[in-house]
Amino acid sequence: MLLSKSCVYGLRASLYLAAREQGEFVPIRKMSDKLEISFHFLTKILQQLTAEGILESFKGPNGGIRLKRTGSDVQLLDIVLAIDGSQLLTECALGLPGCGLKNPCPLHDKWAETRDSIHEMLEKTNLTELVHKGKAENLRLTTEGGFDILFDD
Amino acid sequence: MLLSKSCVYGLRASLYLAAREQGEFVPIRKMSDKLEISFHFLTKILQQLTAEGILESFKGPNGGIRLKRTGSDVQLLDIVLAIDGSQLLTECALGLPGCGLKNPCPLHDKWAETRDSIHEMLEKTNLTELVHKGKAENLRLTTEGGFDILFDD
DNA sequence: GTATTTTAAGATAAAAGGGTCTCATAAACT
DNA sequence: AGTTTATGAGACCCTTTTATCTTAAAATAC
Repeated sequence: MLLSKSCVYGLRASLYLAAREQGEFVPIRKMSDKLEISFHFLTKILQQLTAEGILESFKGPNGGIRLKRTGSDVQLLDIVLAIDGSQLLTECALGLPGCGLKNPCPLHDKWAETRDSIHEMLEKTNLTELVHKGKAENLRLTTEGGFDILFDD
Repeated sequence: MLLSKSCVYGLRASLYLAAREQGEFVPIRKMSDKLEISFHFLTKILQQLTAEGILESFKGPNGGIRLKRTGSDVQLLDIVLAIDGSQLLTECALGLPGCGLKNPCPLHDKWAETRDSIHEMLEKTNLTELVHKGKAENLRLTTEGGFDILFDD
């Protein structure tokens, strides 16, 4: 799998938040229900994103989670790096430690090229962009149902 | 991780075989020593590749494993598909089942493009090509040491 | 035919990732 | 102040992957 499950859940949750109003704090329980993710597991993932300054939380009644920056200011790469780290974008395709320009494996050059295209895609795509697309075409963010079902409270 | 460890080991082993003389059967024990892979684990992986018709084995004294086809006739994709399956090249970046043209997620289009570039790289690269490069530049196939150390018996 | 060298196949064990549960802490409302 | 609603942090279990160990089977050489 390219991205870990934690990372995928983090992306889905971030997209969900970006699709809601900016200032609104959304309870994790609500998010876990809507996105069909285990509450406690999602909590852990959101904690990571909060620690990285991508999200912010508010305790107490009417508390919850929201984006710290605007959705257009959060690239997919930010979330991937926060959860999975840079491994995917730096590691050797043959799993050799320290494979780089100075000590490469036979596949290094070709793989570096491919890897860069992944990097570029993640770096140039922001949350708002995907939310717009999702809303316009009613694309799904969960196993079944469209984008709209996320919002009928 | 992009490729499973089994798959990475399978690739390294296949490159090793492609670098040796075509007709020669190489004992698994020798390969596991040279490539620093657990003997029994490597055995299992090679069995998969043998079952897929990429390698062939010969039992008894002077037996071992060799490529069934020529190295230039084996693409990296063949090995990846044999061990990891098509998952990497078909799955949704957001982990949604059945994400495709008819029921996509917001990231589908962008990811499909990136995924295709991985597919293309694996499909257009063959073993002999990498062996040539490895020999010419003495690139490593193991944690330390160059290409040449694989061949002093 | 028997010993030897090899692959083949299965059970088993260790490690990592994914997921759940419980308790503690913080903040807001009454 | 106390209750409620929420996050935060930890221990814990389950499943998959990775790795090891043991035994069986095949084929060659003698």
